[in-house]
Amino acid sequence: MLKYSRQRESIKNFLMTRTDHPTAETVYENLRKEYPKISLGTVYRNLSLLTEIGEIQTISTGVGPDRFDGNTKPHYHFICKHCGRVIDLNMQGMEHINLLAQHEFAGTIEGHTVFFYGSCEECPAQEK
Amino acid sequence: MLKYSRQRESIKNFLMTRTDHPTAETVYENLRKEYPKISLGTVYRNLSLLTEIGEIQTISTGVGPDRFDGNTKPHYHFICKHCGRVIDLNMQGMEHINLLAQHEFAGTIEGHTVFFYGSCEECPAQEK
DNA sequence: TATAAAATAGTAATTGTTATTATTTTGTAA
DNA sequence: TTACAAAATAATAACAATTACTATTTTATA
Repeated sequence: MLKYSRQRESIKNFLMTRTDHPTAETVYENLRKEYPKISLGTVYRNLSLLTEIGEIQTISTGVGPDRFDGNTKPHYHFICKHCGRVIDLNMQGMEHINLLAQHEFAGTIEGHTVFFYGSCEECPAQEK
Repeated sequence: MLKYSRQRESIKNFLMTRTDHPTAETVYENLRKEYPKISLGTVYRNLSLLTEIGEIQTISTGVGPDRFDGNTKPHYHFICKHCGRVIDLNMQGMEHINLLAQHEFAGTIEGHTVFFYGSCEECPAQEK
């Protein structure tokens, strides 16, 4: 049975004020302003819990630490190869790609994760 | 300047015999049969190096350790939610989704990574 | 207002990976 | 061939991100 916690509520609220997909460490740094004694374990535990109950999204980019997103509406992300920024993309859904994948596959496709890569507006394109 | 190493060649060859996308640990276990004194560091270093020079592919699924793929032809992967297996998908390319992403985006989309999720043939679908 | 379940802070442990270092191997050229 | 510098190695330590443990505190119910 889930019980209320002020820390959890604050973590959720903090994520909803941000669109830059902070790491657990960044959440921790910021929560410390309000809860100087909060522990990193509490942050991680609540980030997992909030993800489980669908109130936030965990973004595992595969490079560096996980990022967290207070926006639970389905949307896709862009990762800048240069600065590492994770940016929301304003684009249509791509449910149709599940059918492409299903076509010659014996198991059951239930969903997908997609990351787009390249250079963000602030970073010079071209140079690797 | 890149110099030959038997260990590196064996790592490459091992990966080419497999279609199940082994982890670094699995590569290590298997290479030890031929090189009982090989170190895990050597395995990691060569997996990175082989990836850099495009002779293998690194697959960061975001869950558990990285996987490695001796097949460098572009293709997509399916990850079973139940058993964690990583399976090659036989499906057409999806370069077109880069254009969808580019449409309202100010930076430059250069590529994408996609993972499909669900239940593989061996695992019962339905139950989470 | 007592109590059990859940959450917490603090800390230790774990996992996956990268860095360091002394030694060995490889490629080139005398 | 032998000499030699660059690269690779094994062994090990260090590191980053995350999870586990535990005694204490907070929350919800009775």
